Amino acid sequence: MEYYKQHPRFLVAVDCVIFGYEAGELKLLLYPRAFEPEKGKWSLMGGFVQENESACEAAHRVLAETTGMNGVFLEQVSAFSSPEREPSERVISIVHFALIRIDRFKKNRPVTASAKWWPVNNLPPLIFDHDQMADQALKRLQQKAGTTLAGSELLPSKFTLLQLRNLYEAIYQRGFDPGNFRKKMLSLNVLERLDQKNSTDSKKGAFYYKVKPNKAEKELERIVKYL
Amino acid sequence: MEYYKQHPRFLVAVDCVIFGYEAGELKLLLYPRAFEPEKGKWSLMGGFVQENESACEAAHRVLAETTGMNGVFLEQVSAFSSPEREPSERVISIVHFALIRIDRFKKNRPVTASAKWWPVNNLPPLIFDHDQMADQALKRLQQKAGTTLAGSELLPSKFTLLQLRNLYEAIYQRGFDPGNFRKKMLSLNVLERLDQKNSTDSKKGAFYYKVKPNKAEKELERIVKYL
DNA sequence: ACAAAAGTGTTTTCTCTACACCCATGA
DNA sequence: TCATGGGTGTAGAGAAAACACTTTTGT
Repeated sequence: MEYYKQHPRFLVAVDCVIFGYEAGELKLLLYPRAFEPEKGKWSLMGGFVQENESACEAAHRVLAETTGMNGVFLEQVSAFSSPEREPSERVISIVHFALIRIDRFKKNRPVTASAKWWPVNNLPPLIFDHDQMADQALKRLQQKAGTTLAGSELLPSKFTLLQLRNLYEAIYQRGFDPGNFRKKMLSLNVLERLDQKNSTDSKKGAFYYKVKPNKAEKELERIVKYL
Repeated sequence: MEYYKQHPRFLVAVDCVIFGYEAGELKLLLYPRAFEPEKGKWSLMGGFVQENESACEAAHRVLAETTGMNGVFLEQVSAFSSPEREPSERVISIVHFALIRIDRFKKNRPVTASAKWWPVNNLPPLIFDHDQMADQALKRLQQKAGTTLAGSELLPSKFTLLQLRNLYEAIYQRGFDPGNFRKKMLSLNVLERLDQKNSTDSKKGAFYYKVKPNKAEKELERIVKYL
């Protein structure tokens, strides 16, 4: 196909917006840029797509390399392709967002020795267009959490309704009525109550719940009114 | 930056899922593939991203080249990047969807001499992964039309509520109650009634409406319950 | 005793839906 | 006159929101 030959070829990257939840806050994993340009600013985890892999596979590889985690929840957000988005050389980046459990995150990797979790509502200056990437990813997460229990990817396998509500409040940056939230969530019929109770977060103790098998990815009617 | 040098470079394409509305049906503009492989199947309008343009700009250029139209509504859907998605050579494609008014579409262009509008619910076999692209684009259009009057991009500048309802029925492939649809649309406060009436579609005659200035792109509460 | 979260119930408001009904008019 | 779409009104179902209230237990 001579046809193809005449067209330019580009470096294609993946950038990962990695969400985690800790201490009642929704956080983002960033690492500091150690060299110019933009030295001192912070950056999303990224890497270049290779010959034998799709963007999705590349994102999983980057996740594995930088967090030590496999099988992470991952979804494509959008491609960023402005010719000037990186000053040194043109790179087209396909942005993904990932949800991980911070408690499972392995800190002792060389790549992430200097990485840091930042609260989404208080991010440091980011390089290039990474701030737009983070914005778009958060909107996608809000959309996702509005129709699935995507949030449960961010919590331990057993969690209380208080923890789940706090997570949703962190994702949507707003409060939810405790009673109404509980009733809504339970009415969706995707949570299973365990016999175990949590006694650390309250005096009375709250039952633990887990997501029912095969319900984690299920599209629900609507959990949160978004927009 | 020596760092960049070692990574592979890829052909990057844009493919456009071009929606139009005609004779009460939502349609897609396709053109027949004249050579192997996949000769005889139909294809989305596409082209390669050039050095000096973003994917969005490339899509606008493809739109202009193939339909003769500028300033078309265009939105990115997703990047398709599987290494095997095109058999002859690896191409990463960034899919966009476009909304155009078929009445403004110029047929007499060499590129589109053989192009054809196909009803979305009765598409011919498409090349490669173009059927998945079309599927995803339709879902995005449904989402878009659920929170904005995106649909109005597909209609003439003045339209009746019957025409608008028929369009929404075509987009969502379902019926809407005439009375309820009217009330819902009018309650959104984005339509302006004109003094003019349409007398061709009904005996009584129906008022024309237009989208109020600055309201076309506005995010609305929710027009259609999607999902 | 008190605070703080767990958990349940009630009331009010709002939206969606179905459907009845009259109007205007061309065939 | 009859069929067809234009346009308005209303009753009922169901969901969301606001909020009262009771339970439990560590401090």
